[in-house]
Amino acid sequence: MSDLLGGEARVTTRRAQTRDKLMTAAVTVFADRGIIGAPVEEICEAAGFTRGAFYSNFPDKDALVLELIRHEVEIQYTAAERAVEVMKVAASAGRSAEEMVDVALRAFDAGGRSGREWILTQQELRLYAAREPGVRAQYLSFDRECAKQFSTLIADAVSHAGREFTVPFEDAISLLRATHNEVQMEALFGHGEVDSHRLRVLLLAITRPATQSGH
Amino acid sequence: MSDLLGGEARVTTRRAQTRDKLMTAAVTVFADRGIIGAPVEEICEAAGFTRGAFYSNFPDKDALVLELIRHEVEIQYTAAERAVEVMKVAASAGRSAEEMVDVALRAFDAGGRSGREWILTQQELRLYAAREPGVRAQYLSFDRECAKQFSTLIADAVSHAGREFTVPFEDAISLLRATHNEVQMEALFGHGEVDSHRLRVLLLAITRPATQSGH
DNA sequence: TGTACATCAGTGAACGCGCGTTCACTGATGTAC
DNA sequence: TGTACATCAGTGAACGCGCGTTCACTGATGTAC
Repeated sequence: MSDLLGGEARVTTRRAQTRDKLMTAAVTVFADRGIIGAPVEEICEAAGFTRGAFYSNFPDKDALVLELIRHEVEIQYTAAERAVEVMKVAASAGRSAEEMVDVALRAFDAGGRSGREWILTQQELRLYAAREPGVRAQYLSFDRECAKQFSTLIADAVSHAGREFTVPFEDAISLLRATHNEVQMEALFGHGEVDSHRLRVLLLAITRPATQSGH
Repeated sequence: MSDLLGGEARVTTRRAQTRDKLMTAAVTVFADRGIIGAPVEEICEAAGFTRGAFYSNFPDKDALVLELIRHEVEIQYTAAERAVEVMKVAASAGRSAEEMVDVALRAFDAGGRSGREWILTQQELRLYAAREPGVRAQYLSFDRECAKQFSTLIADAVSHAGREFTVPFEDAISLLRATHNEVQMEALFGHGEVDSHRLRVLLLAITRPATQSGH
């Protein structure tokens, strides 16, 4: 109970928890003040630490941003997986195409980060990456990963719903991503929740009932 | 030549020019460093002034941001007007629907601000407005104005192209705005220019040839 | 099991710089007579 | 038209604060014997 699991693991666990708290707090502060405008001290305070703890865990502020991006990939990944599962259940329950799409998107948003804080922070990260060359590469790989997850999710949803795209797949994904993004931004300025209405309209507009045989 | 036009006008002109230079410079610096991260000094330097000039023209940094948003409305407005005109010319020259849409969108982007700097700054402004309550109202009215212009432009383009929407107009506009935005963002990360391919795909997907009689 | 030592995570004071904002001033532009 | 004065736009030095980063230290956790 000492060396293998005890020793290293226990310490590692503490560190990991601290890092986690700092990252979670960072999201809140980033959303509130912007990445550049977010003081390290405020992040630490929100996480219940002092600044020293921050620099004991991250070489500098940029490193935290990078880590945050990396971390986000995992969350989106599991969210997409869950959404696919939920949708398959809906499919075997004989739901309609609209319902399935709705269920899948809802699960995706619920599993991922669809709160105001996360929408803001994701937009912040995107702009930050567009500006800082050092963060750009990391962000792009994050972005590609998300796109891949999203593609899989949508492709599965559409085929399980017995429909097919009327536009090239790549375009379809881009349009859906664009709309997903817009809907999130609208939620920021409106008072309400993320609403999947527009996504449904779009999906129905760019798909049709599949030709039965699969060719 | 002294009092009416001379006196006041000449002074006013100088001030206006200074403000204009500062605002133009601000866009560059905002794009490079972010709104919060942009030092007033750098803006002044880029405009060829010292910091005192800035505070002689704006009460503070936020005032510049507000003014920038206000200013942007005019530019988008004239860009939309020009795009409509260009498109009408194309229409009377008997162009195809695709060509007309293409021409109109191209004119819109050319007249507005489609360079990397402006795309970045517009995104910055949006996030800044989402965060700062004092800027929010101003931004929303800007946004509504843009949306209105954009709506008019698209409605005209579609009807002149002899097509009609297959989805509710409001949804159509939202989808187009979303896609326009996404295309701009893709241009930021890709190496290339803003490409209207996706917008054309979308437009064709959500419109059909109009019923002749107009009912 | 107990004591002495080593390591490690987080503390908090201190440093120093960058930046927003102020202000007394200067040179240019305009006005009165 | 010329001279004396007034106003106005922009200058640049100075102030002071907020924040990123460092570092000597402390208390907690783990290790050796």
